[in-house]
Amino acid sequence: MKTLPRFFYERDPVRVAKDLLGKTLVRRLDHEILSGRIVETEAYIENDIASKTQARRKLFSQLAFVGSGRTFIYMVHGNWLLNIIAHPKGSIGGVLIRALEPIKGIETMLQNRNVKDIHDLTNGPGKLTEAFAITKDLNDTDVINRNSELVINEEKRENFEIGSSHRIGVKRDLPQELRFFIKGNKFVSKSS
DNA sequence: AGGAAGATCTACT
DNA sequence: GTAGATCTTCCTA
Repeated sequence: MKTLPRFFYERDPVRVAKDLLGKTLVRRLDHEILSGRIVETEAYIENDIASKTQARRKLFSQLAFVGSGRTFIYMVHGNWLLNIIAHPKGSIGGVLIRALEPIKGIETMLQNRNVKDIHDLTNGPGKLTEAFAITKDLNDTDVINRNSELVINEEKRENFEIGSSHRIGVKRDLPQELRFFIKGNKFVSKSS
């Protein structure tokens, strides 16, 4: 199992958001491995800075100073949101992981989430962080380093169609569609 | 002190 | 399916 190379993340966030679909997010716990297939992402790009509130703007501008291929985790409405920093050098941008398809450690995820339905485990940005026990502690984790507690593995090319839409919940979204998901996948977050 | 935030849960028409 | 309460952090006053 191989992690993606650094240069994979040093590209246009939109490209990275699309290319992350089908890859595997792996969480290493003390006695267990949790993993899931990425089925939904959103790109956040340099132009977002202009449309963000003061608070968001400040938070987001950090992306410029953090290296690509690292996590950027922040709290919204009581939920931790997992982003992967991704942008060409000198630019700003990141990819929000919005939904996963559970692969390994499902029992533990069910416990973490306190639900019974597998489809309710990781089909939302706040849900998957809870299932994977991801908190601020994992902020600035290098997902390229295979020793990290959180990594993203490359998978062999699959055949699936990529759907797109406007981003969810964004007050003043940009004109272009920046949300991407695997068409027909049951673990994509509900609203579309 | 107060409000707002790229969400989720619950309890209903 | 939809509305309303509630989640925790960080910002502005």
